[in-house]
Amino acid sequence: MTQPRFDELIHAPTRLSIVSLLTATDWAEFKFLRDQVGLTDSALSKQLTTLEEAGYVDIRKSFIGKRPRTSVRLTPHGQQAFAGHVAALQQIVARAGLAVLPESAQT
Amino acid sequence: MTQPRFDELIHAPTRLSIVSLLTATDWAEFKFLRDQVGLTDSALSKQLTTLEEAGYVDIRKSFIGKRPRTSVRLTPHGQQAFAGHVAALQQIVARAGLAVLPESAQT
DNA sequence: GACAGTACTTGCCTGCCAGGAAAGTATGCA
DNA sequence: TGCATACTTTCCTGGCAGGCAAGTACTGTC
Repeated sequence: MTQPRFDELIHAPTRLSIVSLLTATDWAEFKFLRDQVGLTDSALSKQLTTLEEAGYVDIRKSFIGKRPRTSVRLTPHGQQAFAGHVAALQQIVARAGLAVLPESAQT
Repeated sequence: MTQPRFDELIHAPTRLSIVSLLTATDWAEFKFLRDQVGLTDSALSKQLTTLEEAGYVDIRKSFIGKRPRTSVRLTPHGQQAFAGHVAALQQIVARAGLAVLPESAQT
């Protein structure tokens, strides 16, 4: 079972979407990620470096024919961190959940 | 039903914890919040102002005897925003969920 | 009346971090 | 040689968060 652990690195909106995309795609390509999260090349490159330094992703540089291609996937460590973060969020929601009934919850 | 809507204002860690506390407490006192989220008075005051300006909280200043006391609660709008944000997070997790099996998900 | 305390609020400053633009790197192709 | 692809790195800017300290308003004490 994954213990809840709020992960600031993953929590940041752009990285959250990157990581959640990666959990669903195994190896994902640079351009695919860039288009999905709507970042420039440079911004995505930096975020991936950040994630790599945290040990959350593997970055694979391969060649398709003669052109370089960068692919990314979560490491097991990254998967755990994501799962832990999700668990932390669920805990927050659970703690709050009692009152989350928008239209009807007025006192 | 609450439509998913990622809310950057609520997403920020400190405000997320403030808002989630508020969903569970109706009126909450300043000091209670301050201690729960571990902020200084000034930092909390500013966050509450931010939330108030967004229309997410009501701030009530009452007097207990002769001493002022500030209490806060979510507005319906704030409740909706929180619920919408939670729904957005759930969507992200659902999209990702397929592969969130840390130890066993290696290809 | 002066001073201290409570309960915040506001102003000032600092530090971090994100993202864009642009230049750099490496390689291939015309 | 020059242009294109596929990123990476550098530089810069802007925003935002939080701490500290001063301000405000009122009370309580001596």
